Amino acid sequence: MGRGRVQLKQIENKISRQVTFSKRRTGLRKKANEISVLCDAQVALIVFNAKGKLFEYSSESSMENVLERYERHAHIGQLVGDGDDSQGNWSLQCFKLTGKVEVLERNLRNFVGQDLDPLNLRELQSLEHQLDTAIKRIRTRQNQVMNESISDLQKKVTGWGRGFTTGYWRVH
Amino acid sequence: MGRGRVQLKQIENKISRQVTFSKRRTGLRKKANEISVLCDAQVALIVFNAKGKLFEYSSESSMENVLERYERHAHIGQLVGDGDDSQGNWSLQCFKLTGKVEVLERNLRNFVGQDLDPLNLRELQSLEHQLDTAIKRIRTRQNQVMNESISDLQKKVTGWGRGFTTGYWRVH
DNA sequence: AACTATTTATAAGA
DNA sequence: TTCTTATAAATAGTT
Repeated sequence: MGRGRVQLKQIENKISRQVTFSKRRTGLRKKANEISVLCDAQVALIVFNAKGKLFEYSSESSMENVLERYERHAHIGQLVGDGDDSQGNWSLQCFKLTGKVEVLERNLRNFVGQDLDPLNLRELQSLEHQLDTAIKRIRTRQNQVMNESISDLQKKVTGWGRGFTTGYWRVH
Repeated sequence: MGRGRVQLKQIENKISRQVTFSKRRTGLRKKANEISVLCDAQVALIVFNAKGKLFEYSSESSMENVLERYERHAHIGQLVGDGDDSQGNWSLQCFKLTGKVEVLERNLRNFVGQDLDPLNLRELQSLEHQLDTAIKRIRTRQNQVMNESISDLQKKVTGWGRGFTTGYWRVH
């Protein structure tokens, strides 16, 4: 649909790929919306771009509802092949683990304030809140550790020494 | 796209509605596949017709993976292990990956202020410093996002607001 | 399920 | 990024 046919394979040029992604994402979302309205269908559409940015569409009843319905509806017989030592199972494990590592690494980056672009405002606020809580816990623990080491020092010293507590004591 | 325009509202005639559903479902699926291949995107598409029959499409990596990725997207806490047992004969790679996951999960727990006991004072202070920096970045990003959404709203008011009152489209 | 007249989507260019 | 336009593709109505 345009000035030239297009092969069904990854677009080489990065820029065109991004442009095409943006255009087609709009088109796809439009068509998803159309079928849901015209034909009284319930639709959920999830798209991750190559960088992991999420785009989603769902017909009125919300993404959560559609996904719940999907979970309920779909999977009854999915656990094929239990041969633990088989090649297939091994690579599946690896695949899962790799995905898990990917997710963990992304989360970790978020926790040090990197790669925040894909997060929406709600997610950013949630993250901030978690970090706030974490910092409070860490400071509490710091105080504990310092108390303990002070106690230890005091035991080693005869009498209740002067000066050990100054400059080393934070309370938040 | 056809011999006559079509209003964006439910098709009255039941037969035409079914026919249109069938045709458009094929088209939607095709386009979902195209964007995933052309633009290296990961796509999940779920469609229920009016009678509750399910149709689904997902790009290579399986529906389960896309949905998992979706669920975990930015949901930071809950990293309950999936199936990490059966220590039998995993390959070296799996072994390494498991180790990596363990380390990442421990780090992540520290970043939310849990399992701090093994850390010494220096490590706690370093952690605190990282979190402080992270929070600053996150707040900066929050401001950016809010500014952007204000700009977007202004654009919509100046001529973008028609046509898609049903369903919604969130960008993360 | 095929056929086409049309509309719609979009690739390339600006 | 956004718009314009030539063309490919999707599909509404028909057979």
